[in-house]
Amino acid sequence: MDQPLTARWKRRKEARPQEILEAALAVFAEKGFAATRMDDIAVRAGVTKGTIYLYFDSKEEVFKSLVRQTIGDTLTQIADRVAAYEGSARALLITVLRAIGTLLRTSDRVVLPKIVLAESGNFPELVRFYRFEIIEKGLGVLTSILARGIAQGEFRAVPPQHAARLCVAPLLLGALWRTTFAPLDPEPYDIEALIETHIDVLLRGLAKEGGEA
Amino acid sequence: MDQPLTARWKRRKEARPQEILEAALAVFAEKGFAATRMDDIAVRAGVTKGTIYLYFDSKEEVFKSLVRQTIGDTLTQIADRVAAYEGSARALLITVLRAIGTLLRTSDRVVLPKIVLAESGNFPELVRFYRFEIIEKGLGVLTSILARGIAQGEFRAVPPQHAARLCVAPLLLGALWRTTFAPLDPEPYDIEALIETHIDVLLRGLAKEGGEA
Amino acid sequence: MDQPLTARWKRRKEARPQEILEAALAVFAEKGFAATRMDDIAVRAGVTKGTIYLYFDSKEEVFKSLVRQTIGDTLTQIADRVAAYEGSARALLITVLRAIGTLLRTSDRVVLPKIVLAESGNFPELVRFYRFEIIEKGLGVLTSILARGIAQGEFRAVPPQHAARLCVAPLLLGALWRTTFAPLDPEPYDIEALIETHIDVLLRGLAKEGGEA
Amino acid sequence: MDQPLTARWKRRKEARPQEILEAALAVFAEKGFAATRMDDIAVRAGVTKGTIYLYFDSKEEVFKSLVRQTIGDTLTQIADRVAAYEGSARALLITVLRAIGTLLRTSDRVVLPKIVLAESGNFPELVRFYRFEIIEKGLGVLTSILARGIAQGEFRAVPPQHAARLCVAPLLLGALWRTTFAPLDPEPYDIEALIETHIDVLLRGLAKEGGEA
DNA sequence: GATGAATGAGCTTTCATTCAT
DNA sequence: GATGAATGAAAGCTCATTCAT
Repeated sequence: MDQPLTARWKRRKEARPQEILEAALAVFAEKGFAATRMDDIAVRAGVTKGTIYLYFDSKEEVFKSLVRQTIGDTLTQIADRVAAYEGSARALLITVLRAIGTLLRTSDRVVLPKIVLAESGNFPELVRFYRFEIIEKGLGVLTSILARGIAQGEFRAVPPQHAARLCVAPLLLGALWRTTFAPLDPEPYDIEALIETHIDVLLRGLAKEGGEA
Repeated sequence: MDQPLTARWKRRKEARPQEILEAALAVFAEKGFAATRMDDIAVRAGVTKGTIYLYFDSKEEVFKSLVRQTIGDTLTQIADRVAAYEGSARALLITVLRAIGTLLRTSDRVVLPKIVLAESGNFPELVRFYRFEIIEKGLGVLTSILARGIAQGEFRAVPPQHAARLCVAPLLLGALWRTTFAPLDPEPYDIEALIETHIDVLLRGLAKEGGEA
Repeated sequence: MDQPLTARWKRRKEARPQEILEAALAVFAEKGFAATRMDDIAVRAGVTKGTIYLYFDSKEEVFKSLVRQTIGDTLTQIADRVAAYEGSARALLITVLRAIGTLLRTSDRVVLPKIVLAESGNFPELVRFYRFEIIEKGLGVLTSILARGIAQGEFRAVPPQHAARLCVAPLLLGALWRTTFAPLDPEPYDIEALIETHIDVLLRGLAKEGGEA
Repeated sequence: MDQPLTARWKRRKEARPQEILEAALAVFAEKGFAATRMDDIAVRAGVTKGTIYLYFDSKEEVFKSLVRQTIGDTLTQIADRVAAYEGSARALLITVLRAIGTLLRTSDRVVLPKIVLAESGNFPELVRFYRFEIIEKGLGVLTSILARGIAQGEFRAVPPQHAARLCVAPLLLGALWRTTFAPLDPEPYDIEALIETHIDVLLRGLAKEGGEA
């Protein structure tokens, strides 16, 4: 009967960092990095300020942990699926865009890139991380799909490095919209429809003459 | 003490607020809102901290002035030109996208929306302003072009409120790229080419069957 | 869980306070009182912070224990030997100064008075202890030797309470030098030679005309 | 009539750092470095915490300024006088020791070395400064006097680097006594008499056979 | 109008101490 | 007896803001 007690404690200790990160995410999302006080995070996590410093060296480190943990996984999964995929580039592109779209519509995490963007002047290191880990990888996946589609004669010969950005741009806009303007909209803006329209227009725009007919 | 001093003061007096705003823009762009100190702005403007408070009530007010003054004019100009335009929606859309594109590639002002996004939680009022003054107006212009194109049989019947966002999304991405990641790129990323590719793909995607051929 | 653990615990139990004090001495010597963290002591003693509080009420109490235990014994021994001594005051003084000198050159303990001096404002009680237990006793020993020497016609009639301080001053200086400046010296300063010079000059200075010849 | 106002203000601005240093000296003397709070200094100086940071970068910098400003001057003056002196080494040595002695008996500044000693672990830089600027210079002066005396046949051939330390050791002890134990003494300890006894004993100890007679 | 010395609230961070396990 | 997670009271430092000059 004493096992459970120890177990609960241990579980708590291991759960703490995650609890803190979750609280931090919520507060960062609401106030941005600079305006967030360690006290805010602590209260939300149900601990005191000091406890945060048991697990993280500084406010900046809390933020970095949040960013690092958040995005890499999903992206890697998508990259793997893409690499394994056999079939039309068109169908694959649709699948990937919808997957990312769903993520953007549902995850709380999408506020983080916003903060990185905004306070980029204060986090050069984090900007590098984003640029070369997240974005490079993401654009790489899309570029490879596009290149495959061009090679297979499905797509027109558009420059892939630009086209890849065209693929994500509306998704990014959707994410920014949701996290910034959505609460103000008199009636909720339908991001899913935005993405479907994007897919429709984009694929037509990429298609070889008569390819989509 | 003597006349000349007073005269010089007077001459400067009217220019002061604008000088301060320009200095503030530079510093905000570099550091974000929270990390910008009034002292930074003052030094850059060649005045002392106290002087700023002669013209602005607070740091927040400096920022708001900057935002308010910045974008409205250009947008109104574009809206006017669009309203007066007669000719193909296609050509008009190209013109408008290139105009905005040029702006994004050259203006210092584009950092401001980034900051507004980032600190939206701290500036709800400013977010409203952006949402209903700037974005509403901008999307309105694009929506009207698209609607005209659809009505004239140039474009397919895509939902204009979504398509309008598709038009600006790559421009937004370009702006964010320039202000955030450009310094890190080993070779400069060609935003102009991005915009031209965007125009190419977008117009094909919008075009009625055989319309662009 | 099993017997051996308990046994080991018990064995350690009595040694713990001393282990902690030894660790504390090392850290206090290195960092001074205020800059020493309980964690530092704990780590060095191979226990956890909490354990220290099983044996000592506070950081201050750890320090006090250290001081109290440290010097009294040696001094008492010296005092006893002096009281029992029969022979020339001159030879006795040399013996005592060399004994203290050796102590200062070898013991880690000499940092403690330094800390007491430094933080005297924060430890009035400890200053009293030093003043009336350690110093009083030490000066008493020296004063008695000097008085005996004067009475026996070995020394000139110098005021003993001042001369006693003259006897220890160079030893004190040697201790401070070792614990403060020694690491910076390009070549090690020879404290033993200092003490021998001191003995030489001092005894000549004290000697009755023609006494030392 | 407006001149005085400006003048008073300006004088105030120029006086501030000195006022702060004086307050800091008092508090450091009372509590040591680590236990001194910036607030303590501020209150004593009649300003607020923030004001201190207008003139000094950090608490450490306040302390360093205090040390730097304090001792160098006096020492340089003494060194100059010694270099210019012509006459017996014996008389010169007496003059110098009395000069330093007077300083130690009257100046508030003598607590500073105590603090440097005590917190040497935390101020390696300051220890270097003391070691190579103050002590080196001080010992240099004394060594040169002693060497001159030996060359002129006034003093015995004692090793000057050790003998120089013997000259200052009782002065140092006097300073430590005054700043640490004096308040506890039932009747005030007569430091002047200590110094005179020191001069007496020392010079006899150094004197060539029959030299002092 | 302009200055800049002064303010003081508020922040991040540290660490002696406690106590459930 | 021992642990170590958690606490919370400071403390150093920053900076938007004020106001006497």
